[in-house]
Amino acid sequence: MSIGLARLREEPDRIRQGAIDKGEDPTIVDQALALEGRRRQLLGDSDRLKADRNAASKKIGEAIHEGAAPNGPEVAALRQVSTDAGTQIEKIAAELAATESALEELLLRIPNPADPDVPVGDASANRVVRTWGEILPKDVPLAEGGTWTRRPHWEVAETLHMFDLERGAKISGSGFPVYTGQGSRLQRALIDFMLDVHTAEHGMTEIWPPAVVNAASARGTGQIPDKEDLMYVVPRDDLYLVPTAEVPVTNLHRDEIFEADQLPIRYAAYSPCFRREAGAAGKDTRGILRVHQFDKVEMVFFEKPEASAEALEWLTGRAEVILQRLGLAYRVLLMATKDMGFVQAKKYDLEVWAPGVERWLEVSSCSNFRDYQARRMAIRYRPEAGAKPELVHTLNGSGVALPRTVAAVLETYQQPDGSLIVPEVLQQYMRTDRIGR
RNA sequence: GGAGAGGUCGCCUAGUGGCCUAGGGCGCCGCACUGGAAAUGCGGUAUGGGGCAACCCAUCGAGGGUUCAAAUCCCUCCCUCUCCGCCA
Repeated sequence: MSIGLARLREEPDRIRQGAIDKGEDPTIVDQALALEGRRRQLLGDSDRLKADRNAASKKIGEAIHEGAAPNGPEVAALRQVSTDAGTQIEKIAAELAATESALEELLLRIPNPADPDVPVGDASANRVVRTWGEILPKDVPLAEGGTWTRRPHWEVAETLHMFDLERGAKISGSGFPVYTGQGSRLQRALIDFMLDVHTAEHGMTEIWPPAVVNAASARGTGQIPDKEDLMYVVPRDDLYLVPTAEVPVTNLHRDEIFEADQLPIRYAAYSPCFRREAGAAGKDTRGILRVHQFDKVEMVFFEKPEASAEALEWLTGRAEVILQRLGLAYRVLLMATKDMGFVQAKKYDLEVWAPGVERWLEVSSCSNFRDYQARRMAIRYRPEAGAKPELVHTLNGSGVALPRTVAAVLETYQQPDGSLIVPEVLQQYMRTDRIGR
């Protein structure tokens, strides 16, 4: 994932400012420009020498064809020219390779500049753009006197036998929840419900991707080398457990060129997600707010550049539809430059309200990468028939992640009598309107 | 896992060291012919990089090697197909 060389040359100021806004080192931009100049110089020298060598070799062929002795003086002289050029090419090639890898290294450290409408600053500059639904209180005064206190999701789940964290730890490790009974069914119901809405109502194409990807795919979406610590790796087979369906689904079209009329391409994909959560030890250890394996429906879009800004708004709205239908209160945050990530141009986070733990829980992150991700994967399209290919814009967003949604459902729909009302849209999938009692 | 066959331009295919600067067919685009179309003819039809440009460089699954010169020869790997074994 990196900034394009053409753009680097054309608008270095914008890229420099983008780096500053994201809290990255802007001097890298100038170092990269210098190396790029050197690269082009070396490439020119090298290409000229290669042209000489090719011409000499060709002449040898022609001379022999016309009857010259293959070991005669004429051929020997030409052979010398070719050999000499080859020697010089190798010398340049060494410096060129070093220059290119140094340049590549620098480019990887230049962030994707944020869109102009993104607030500049750290997390404190994040903007709540809208809030939906009723923010339920933890403590509810009862008509008959006294107070009912909403319990955290792990207590609700324990009473209703919906998941079993202890046994999950026994068979796999902590952070690998076992869903049981109606808890298991709720997983299926949520996945089914979300995919049904995204395909039947939102027109997306459903994808059921592999749960492991090869190194090329992990590299394509930038999981390696940057985030290798976050992934489960299968070294024997050089495979990686997917941390999100974004990885396999975006890579579907790696090294492909679309015709303009094929875009946009919009996918909805269910996959299990595996995350080592290295460095997160001690955070959210109770319940299922932070786990190593979870399930998620992800939306992945390939768009024409001019359509991507609007597509992000629509994408975010499609994730909101899921939360609205589930009747969960949520808010939408527009992430500020230093809090949005290195590769995103604009990002919204969706957070649901969990009244039992009295917290906003992130269940979706919707991003426009513009051409930054497409560049590394060489995903392009032809604006018009016969035109030169241009990079597409890629976007993705959760629609939505299950565990925290489950937590919010349990905490929102729990009843004073200990039972759980099933959200209306899930009743047909759950085949019941109530769990417990 | 074992044995064999194969991976060339959007698709099919030719090509076993040097006019391959990769040929032909199909498809597609343009032009001509036509009242319009079909058929036919002519031309064009990959990607990346460099150059004001003419043009040059790289890429024949990937990576190495041999050679003045590699689609072609050698090595390693990947993938596809067929058969056998195993298997939900």
